[in-house]
Amino acid sequence: MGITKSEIFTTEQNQLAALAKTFGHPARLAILQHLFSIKDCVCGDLVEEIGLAQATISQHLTALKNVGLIKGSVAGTRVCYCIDTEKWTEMKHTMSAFLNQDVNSNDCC
Amino acid sequence: MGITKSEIFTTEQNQLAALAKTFGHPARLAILQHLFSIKDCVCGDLVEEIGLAQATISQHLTALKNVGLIKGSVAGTRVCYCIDTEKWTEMKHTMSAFLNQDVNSNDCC
DNA sequence: CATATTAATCGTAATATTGCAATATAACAA
DNA sequence: TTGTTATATTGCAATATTACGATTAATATG
Repeated sequence: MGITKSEIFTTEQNQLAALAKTFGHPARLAILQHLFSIKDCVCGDLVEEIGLAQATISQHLTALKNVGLIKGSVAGTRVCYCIDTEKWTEMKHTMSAFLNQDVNSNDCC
Repeated sequence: MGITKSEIFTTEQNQLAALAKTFGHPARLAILQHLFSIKDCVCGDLVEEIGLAQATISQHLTALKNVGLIKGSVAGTRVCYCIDTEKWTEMKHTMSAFLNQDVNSNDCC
């Protein structure tokens, strides 16, 4: 079918899945890494940096914006993007909680 | 097109994306959480537990196996699954390295 | 004003994912 | 052997994702 049965899962599961899904594409990882590596925010040169078409980069940026990891501000004809550090920290806690749930390691197989 | 241009990204980016993608579905998160919550390994009752068809659960289990997060062992007619704790720890380090890269927080927009 | 620049959106094609019914496979039980 | 149970695989339909060219909208600049 191609459609996830979200209604049978918890809100937490659906939200975490949506977050992880956003990380599930190398272009979006590359964008985030670039935003971290430079000291300033990025205004426009992501297309040359990553190597995908402008429309494609724009789509990936929208995906990142939708989960709140980045924010953009208009600066003339350009738009500047940077990590939303508050959301990033929040997200890091959510992810860590999931990754560190292995209190009872049950390596039995 | 629907096909990711993996060749323009690094191996690290592609691998991390593949890992994140696996977490990008609530059913797979639910399976992992269930494997953590019980002390023993799961033999079969995942279908009732999650609420998807047997064929669908089997597919999700295969996806989790493919990235190495879980392992299964045959026990008669049944197959028992559990977290591969070694791989899980390894994965946790990879994810953490990515999540904690915010040394220079550049919240400038 | 006209034109250039930048980024978002639209439309579309190719491929991937999700989900399930049906079937296959494998191990056990009688 | 026959039947039962548990899981994997196959085939398919519906939907999602990725990517890009073309267009649009907004702001600069001449």
